[in-house]
Amino acid sequence: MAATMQDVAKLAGVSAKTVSNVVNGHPHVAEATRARVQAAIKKLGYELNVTARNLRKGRTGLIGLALPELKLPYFAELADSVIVEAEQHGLRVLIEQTNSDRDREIDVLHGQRRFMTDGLIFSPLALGQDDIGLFRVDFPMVLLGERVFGSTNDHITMSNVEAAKAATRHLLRQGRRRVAVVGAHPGEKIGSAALRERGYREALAEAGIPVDESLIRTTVLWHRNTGAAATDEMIDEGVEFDAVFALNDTLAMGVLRSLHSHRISVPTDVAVIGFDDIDEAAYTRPTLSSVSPGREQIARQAVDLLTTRIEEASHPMDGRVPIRRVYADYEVVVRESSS
Amino acid sequence: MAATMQDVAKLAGVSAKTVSNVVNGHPHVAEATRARVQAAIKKLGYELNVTARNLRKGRTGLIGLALPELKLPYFAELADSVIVEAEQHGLRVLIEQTNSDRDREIDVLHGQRRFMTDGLIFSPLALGQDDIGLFRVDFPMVLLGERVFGSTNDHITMSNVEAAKAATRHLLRQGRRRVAVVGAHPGEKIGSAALRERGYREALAEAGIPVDESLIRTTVLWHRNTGAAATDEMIDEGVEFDAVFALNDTLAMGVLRSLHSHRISVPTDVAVIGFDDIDEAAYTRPTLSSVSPGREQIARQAVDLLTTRIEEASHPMDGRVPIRRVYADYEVVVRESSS
DNA sequence: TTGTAAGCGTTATCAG
DNA sequence: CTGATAACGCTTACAA
Repeated sequence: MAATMQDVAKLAGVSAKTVSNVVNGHPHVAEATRARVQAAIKKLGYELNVTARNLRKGRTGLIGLALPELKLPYFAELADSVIVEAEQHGLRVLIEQTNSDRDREIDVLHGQRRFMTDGLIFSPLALGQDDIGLFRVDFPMVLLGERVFGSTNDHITMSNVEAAKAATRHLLRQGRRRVAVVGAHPGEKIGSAALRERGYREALAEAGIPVDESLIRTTVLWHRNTGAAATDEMIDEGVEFDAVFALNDTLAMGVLRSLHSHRISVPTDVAVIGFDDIDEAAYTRPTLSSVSPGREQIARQAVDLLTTRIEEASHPMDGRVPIRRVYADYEVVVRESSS
Repeated sequence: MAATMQDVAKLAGVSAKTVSNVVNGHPHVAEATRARVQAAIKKLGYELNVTARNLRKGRTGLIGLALPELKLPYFAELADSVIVEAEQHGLRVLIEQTNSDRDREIDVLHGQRRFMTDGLIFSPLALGQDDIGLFRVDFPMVLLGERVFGSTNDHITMSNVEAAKAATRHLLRQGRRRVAVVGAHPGEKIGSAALRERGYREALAEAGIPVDESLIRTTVLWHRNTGAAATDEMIDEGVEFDAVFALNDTLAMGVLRSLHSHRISVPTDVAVIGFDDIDEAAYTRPTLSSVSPGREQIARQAVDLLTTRIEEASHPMDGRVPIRRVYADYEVVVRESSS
């Protein structure tokens, strides 16, 4: 059996509390005592039992990160950023994959899974505005994205409308007039797809260009193959277009693929811009223009907000910090596909 | 304060043990008692404290997955597979990013971090054969990859030499004779780079083609930009080649990018094959041939082996299962870049 | 089938 | 600066 604090205490001739003080680097320990304890720790190969500490402290030092799918590049990069950021705060990250499944998202909020974590950063995809009641939870949580509004949680969103508008404006400035959208979710009121589409429509309105609904293509999932399929379909239908705004980069990869297989030149015949600015965007052929949503900033803010709530939860007497809503910065990154 | 089992027990007029039995779905509970307890649980909004259970049971239901960098597609996909597989076993996955940093890898093995997990799946990148002593740990661990041999751990490796040989043979069968390698780690004896390079050399020997060392290009990191840089350099030096074997797909993305920017046609002028068969490989332009290492199989085996060891650790009397070494299957996936 | 008592290993409290 | 004692909330013997 592994050595406990008691064992160390006995060997060093001190109490368990003193061992605890040494292990935790408390200031008020006499140098001689400290040395004696250290020696005993080494001799016994003692290692702190974190689980016991967790029980006693009522904290685990773990935060949950619930996202649709880790192998989608945007989420992999987001997870990376969150892990790095959490580390700055002495926290570790437990990733939950929801696969955009409604029941799994509900489980994340109300299942047993959350009990090993001090708080949750949640990027919902299946749950939406109609489920707003489900987001009332009594543990620290920060929401990411634009599936719900008016929830009683801290919330970080991209400036989707503005960013999409900027992307569309960029295409229009290149002289494009028939700009297709790939990845729309018709009927959705809020959510990334709806907001980005709105930005597109606003940019067109601003330029006095009427919206041609046949240019707005739906894909339920934002994957490479759905992006390719939607583009194939548009071409097969004989729809004319000179630019594509893909609602995310993964879709855009599929769009590029489809255009190439139809021998349509990018950007000569068709300009393409994506959204997310994943690492891969700089390595496609042609390299992909995209809207960078400030991923590190989102990760930093999310962890910051969450730690504030976690702190707050352990000092219940102090007044509550009001619900905060953060809009992350964005930037249009122009590469070969649109210039 | 949240309700405890005691509170529930009191309200239901039973003992804590009975509540525990109900919560854990034990068979021997009278239906009436169960109903009463359920009602009390609901009324109090009781939720099990997992930390307390962990302490008592000596297990957390968490396994660690230590890998270099989550945003590298191969590792994101591997993590995805491991999470899915672990779920089958009722386990959750705590991901550690080592950033291929030696100290961080040592910390994974010997730091405090591991204390919240029942076992570890570790894909080392900085530590190697010289550090084999460091891999002697007293907790359940499964190693992934080919950085160390002869360690006293269960170990899952790709059949790197054979797979690389198959990839090279494929290029040679296309009539290529000057096959470059991108991503070599000279001086390394084992490890993916060395083994894949060895497979390359064996395939050349088999075909009676002498090795031209100027075709073997080093990159310390296997990133897109290093792959592009190595290719740029090779071209700038005037080295002639008609095929590239990139030691992984991420490097291959960079290779494709570099070739394109030099107006070298793939596969007409130069054929390219990568390694890992990441999702992206089917969406590059041209689509990328690659060696598929059987990621799901690796994940499944890793979790299987680890759970066996974890079980074993809680029944210390039984004889130990001997160290196991698993070679995952591979498959050469031919796409546009080499046909 | 259910209850009792003990303890998992740590830290908080409050003396000394 | 250090020690004794009592929790944290649960499960596991063992007893009833």
